[in-house]
Amino acid sequence: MSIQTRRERERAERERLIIAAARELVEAEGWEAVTTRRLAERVEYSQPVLYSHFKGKDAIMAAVAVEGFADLAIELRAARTSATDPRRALADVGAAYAAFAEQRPALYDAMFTHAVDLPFASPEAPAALHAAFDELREAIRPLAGEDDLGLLTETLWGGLHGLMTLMRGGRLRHEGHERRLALLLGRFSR
Amino acid sequence: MSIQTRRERERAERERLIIAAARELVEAEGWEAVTTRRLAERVEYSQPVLYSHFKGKDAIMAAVAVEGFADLAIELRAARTSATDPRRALADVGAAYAAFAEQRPALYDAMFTHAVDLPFASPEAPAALHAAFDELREAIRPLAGEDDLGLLTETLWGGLHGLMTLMRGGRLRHEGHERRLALLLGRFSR
DNA sequence: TAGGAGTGCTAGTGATGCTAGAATAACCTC
DNA sequence: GAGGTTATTCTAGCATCACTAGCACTCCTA
Repeated sequence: MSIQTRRERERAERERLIIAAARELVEAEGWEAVTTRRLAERVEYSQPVLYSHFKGKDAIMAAVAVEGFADLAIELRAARTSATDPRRALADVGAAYAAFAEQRPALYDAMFTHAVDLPFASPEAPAALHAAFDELREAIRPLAGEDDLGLLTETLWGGLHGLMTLMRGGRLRHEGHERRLALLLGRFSR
Repeated sequence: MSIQTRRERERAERERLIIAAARELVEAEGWEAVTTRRLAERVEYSQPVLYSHFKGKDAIMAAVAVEGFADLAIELRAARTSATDPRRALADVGAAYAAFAEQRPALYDAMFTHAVDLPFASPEAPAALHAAFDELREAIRPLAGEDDLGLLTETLWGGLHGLMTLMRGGRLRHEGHERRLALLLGRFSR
């Protein structure tokens, strides 16, 4: 029994190591640099070990993405709770979201562009994912009026996500970013 | 001279053939199915021929994307000009944009997610690209008020793009799509 | 008709995600 | 403690990817 638990503990530790290495690698060099070979070398195990922990590369990306959601939730919460006025809170949360996407582009991609095998709009979605979404919802709640809160949150989320991905993909100039953000949030602030 | 022009004509025709084949393939099976081998087989030439026309796979995707922009511009224009009321026109254009993204998901991806080597927010961007953007701008113009028209158009575009990509990536349920769209466009209609 | 320029193909490179089967290490029983 | 079984990890390789070097052929020119 004790040996079994120790093995499980070691396995869990190694799994954390893999995820951490993947995250380091991707944040430093982007997803195209994360190959199973490089990742295996980084954790000092052979490639097949990765597959004993994860179904495939996508699953590793998904695990990294879940960590990203936890981080995002923390940053959004900090932005929301440090503001007093509801409009200011929404503006700060929006800015925090944008900053997250800008400062961790590869992580953001894993969360919102790649890694389709994560359950999203369902109760089975990871808690961190719900937590991040909840922060957006609480930020918009005081300003929702008679609109459906869930749908309104999703719409706001879509707006933020669209602006960030278009900018990141080179479709929008960085110039004007602040003003676009202000325009978007202004439209959700009454 | 005549031989030269005939050769150029044949080259241009073959280039069109490659783009058309790529588009067919991608719309039928998605981008992961578009390999240089399959594409070469489809146009009945060997792989290296592709590289005598395009710098690489990305360039082929870019060419397909440009076709997509032309199509999108046509559909947006049809939606905009067939409505009389400005608010209705905006709603119709938004719906047309969403329908395009939903019905041609792989093409939409090439236009807005992949193919980074296309110039976008610059005068060198392909005419079709400007045309599509112009349609959005003209749709929102009567409702812009005192906001900067260009930035407002970009913000609206971001909202539409975000909703569609989140839904396509499984981040948002299809259920509620219409109402989210209405919420977004409503926020841009005063 | 002979020579030459240009065009397309065969074959191959290095890298990818992933896996089968050998080899090694760890554990339990006597 | 030694021997045998079980579990784990590695070596080596597969199929496929985008892309390219160099030969062979075709077609035009003179």
